[in-house]
Amino acid sequence: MKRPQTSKAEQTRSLIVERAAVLFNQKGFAGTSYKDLMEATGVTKGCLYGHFASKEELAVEAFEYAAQTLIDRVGEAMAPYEHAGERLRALLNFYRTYLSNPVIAGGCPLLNTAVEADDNQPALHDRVVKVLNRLHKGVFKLIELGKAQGVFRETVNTQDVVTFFVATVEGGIMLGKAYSHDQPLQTVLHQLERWLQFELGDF
Amino acid sequence: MKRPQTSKAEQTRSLIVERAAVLFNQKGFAGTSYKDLMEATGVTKGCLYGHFASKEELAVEAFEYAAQTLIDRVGEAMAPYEHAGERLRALLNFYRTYLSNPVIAGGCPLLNTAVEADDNQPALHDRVVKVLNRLHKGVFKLIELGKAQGVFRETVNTQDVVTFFVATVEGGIMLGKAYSHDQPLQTVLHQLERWLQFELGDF
DNA sequence: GAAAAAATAAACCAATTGGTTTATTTGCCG
DNA sequence: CGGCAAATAAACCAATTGGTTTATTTTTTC
Repeated sequence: MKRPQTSKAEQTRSLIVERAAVLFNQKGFAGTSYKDLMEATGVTKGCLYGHFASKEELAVEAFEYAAQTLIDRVGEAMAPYEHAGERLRALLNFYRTYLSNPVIAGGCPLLNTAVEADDNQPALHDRVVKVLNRLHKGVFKLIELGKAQGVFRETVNTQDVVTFFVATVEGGIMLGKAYSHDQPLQTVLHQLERWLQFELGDF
Repeated sequence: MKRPQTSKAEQTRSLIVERAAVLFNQKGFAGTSYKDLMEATGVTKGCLYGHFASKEELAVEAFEYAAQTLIDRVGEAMAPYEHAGERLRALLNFYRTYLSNPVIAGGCPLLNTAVEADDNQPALHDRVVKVLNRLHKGVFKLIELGKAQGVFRETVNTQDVVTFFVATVEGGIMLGKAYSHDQPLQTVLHQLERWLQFELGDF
């Protein structure tokens, strides 16, 4: 009996993943229990186990959902522009509103999951590295595009620029969350923009 | 009956704190159980509770020990120098060996604790902010010293430089740990040094 | 409307959680 | 050496942990 691609089961599954993503992002993997998950999803334990074989499996899916959402949002922010300079500015602006308008409540899922998983959950850590690579490649393409368009200096090392960019943004988010205040992240992004102009030339 | 300031009890207490600091730094607060703590310290639960009223109380002391050790090490790295430029270079060099020679196994306690505590453990979060402030003030004084010595440009905003510095270093550590590789952190520190020279002038 | 699928409720599991208490032993230190 | 502080061992606690199973009910969907 063929079931439509968006059956009730898949809707429920999606709802679980979405709610779980928030929980794991806020409380971490070790800090989230099935009790929490049942409360947040409004679904029974049996249903949770019907869809996911373990907490880890659910956490992995939740992280991938969160990461994909983040990447989608970044893409949407840059989509209106073709000029690499404008795209880069759109990317910086995206992060300017990150704390007040987070993709997933609880801060950056990449940062949060990276920090908790690296010593403890190999499966999650593995996914973090993959997503980090995707993000890196995305920014890499942007810088290369700018070089091709003649808006960015061609002599800069793209790898280095991308690594510095990602590190700085994540560090800024961490400071902003720690201080429960927008300013550190704004400062970091402003200085990052100045550094980018220094490195890439005015864009 | 007067007991020496370094009695057996205090030695045990110190040992517990030191071992606990590593555990909490690697596994996080939620991920560390009394079982783990007993195994790592070689001490019984009764002894643990004899010294600390709760896991939270122990975690707070362990974090403060880790943070103090970090601050001490940074201080030691800079101590041989009086020239602000040299002190800044020593600070950068300190972080260049951070991943292979961590102050506490498991990465940066500031980063790790900040990320886990901000939504979950108010007591820990509170300490994180205080330590972040201490670190900030320390770097702040260094920049101001450089200005007074005439080695750093006087027009730069010290606050901004410090915020950017801390964010970038923490972001670099996060990337390095995530990739289980030294290179991202090296790249980040190298680019940070270039940015500092651009901002502060050659030092 | 009926079959199939999805979800629930609930009992069950052994292990572990953070935390407490007490009697006993160890060993430090004056 | 003797007294006291420190640490142990172990029993105990109720609650929760992640995980499983089964019978039952509710929903879909054809």
